[in-house]
Amino acid sequence: MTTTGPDPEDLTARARIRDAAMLHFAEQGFERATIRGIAETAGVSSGLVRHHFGSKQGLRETCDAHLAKMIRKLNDEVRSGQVPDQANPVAAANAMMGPYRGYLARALVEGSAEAVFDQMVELSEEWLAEADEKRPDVPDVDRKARATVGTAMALAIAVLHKHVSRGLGVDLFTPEGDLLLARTLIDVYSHPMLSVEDAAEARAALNRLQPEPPPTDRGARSRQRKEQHHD
Amino acid sequence: MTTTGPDPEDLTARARIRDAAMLHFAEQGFERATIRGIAETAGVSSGLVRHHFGSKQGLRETCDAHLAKMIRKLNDEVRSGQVPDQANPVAAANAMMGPYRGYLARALVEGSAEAVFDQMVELSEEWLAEADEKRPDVPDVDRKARATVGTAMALAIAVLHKHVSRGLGVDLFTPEGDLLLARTLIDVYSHPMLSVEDAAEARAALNRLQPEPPPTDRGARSRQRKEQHHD
DNA sequence: GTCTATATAATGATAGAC
DNA sequence: GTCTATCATTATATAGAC
Repeated sequence: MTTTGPDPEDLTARARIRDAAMLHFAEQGFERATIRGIAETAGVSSGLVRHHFGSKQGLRETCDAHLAKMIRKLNDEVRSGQVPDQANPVAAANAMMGPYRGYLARALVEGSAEAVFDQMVELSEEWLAEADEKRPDVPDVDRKARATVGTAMALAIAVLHKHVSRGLGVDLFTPEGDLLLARTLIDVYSHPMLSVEDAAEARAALNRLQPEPPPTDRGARSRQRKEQHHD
Repeated sequence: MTTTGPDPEDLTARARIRDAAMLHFAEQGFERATIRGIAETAGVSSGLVRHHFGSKQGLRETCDAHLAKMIRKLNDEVRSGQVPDQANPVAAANAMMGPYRGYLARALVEGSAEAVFDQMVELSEEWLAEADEKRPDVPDVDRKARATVGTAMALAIAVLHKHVSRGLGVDLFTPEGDLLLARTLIDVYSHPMLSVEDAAEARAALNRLQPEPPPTDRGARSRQRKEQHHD
């Protein structure tokens, strides 16, 4: 429960402002958040914010960079197997992302944090690369496309956490919420919404609408989808 | 392609303002959007906006109500089998939700539109009720929980459409985007991320952390999860 | 129903003192 | 590095004329 221990060399006023900004941006959004409010939370004057970050936009960019850095750090720790609670990856991810999850959700929706999303897609691609080898299935769509949709779905819980909490009946940030979410994700992720027959049928219906190169084309190696524009 | 034909009795200035507001709220968010800008798009003065809706918040609430109404209408049409393009449900949903998808995404993220989300969860529950009968699986989580997570995931594409478009390489609002998204969704939804073995293992690991009532408890009928609080 | 004009409040940005 | 004081802009809300 170290909440991703704050960097030792990071207790300066600048860091406090940045952390306060991420909090305010997360809870109120970029537009609604005010430099004055952020400064107050950080315990400094509004002028100092300007001194360190130049402008509100500059402050946002610093927050984005910090978020990307933290995501990278989290990913490295996961890959190194340093996750303290490997049994419940959801709880582990929540615990480590905790302080930044709100900002991540906001930033993604407001169009910022593109680098973070793309980075998560890349990680998802790496994960999919391993998973694809174990499956005889021949995917008819680009691996990156699947990684993108999968990433978006994985982020849905964070982005819509308020509504998900309401639907689940418990706050996602509580241990009970973590547990219920983990159980639910296990069920959903192991329980395909479409059977192979339904999928084949849906694909066939799609092909009837707009014939596509036959499924012999893997399309999983190089991701040049520009062939679709040759009509 | 009737874009959910605008109600005949709805071409009044009030409706134009509301539609313009949904557009502005969707593209710029509630805070950033201005009454003046909305009025200009609607071709009226800012004073008239105040006259009809009282305040910016009142305008937002009207938009939310209209969105809920449209979702209900869309759902009824889907249930009645009136969907023009049944072969590609994604494209169909996009086409009908098109004008409101952006607003829906914004409203959900900004905490509004709770009724819409809950409504979609209910629809998902109904859908799951049918699907559950065909599957011998005994879900160890509430149906509502699964419906909630499933709904959030389904909405993820709309909420993060900008990032998804970037990852897919095509704009989701174009026909090519619809097609690629449909193919990808078919693959993802028919391709479980967790094998039954992995799922069982993950569940077991979860139970080791916090023992839970044995899986003989269906928990799918009534949704009282308060039993979990008896520790 | 619709418009113009104004009041009031809040904000980001800035300049300069310590 | 940090603060206080101020400027200029902008937006909502309002009042009143047509």
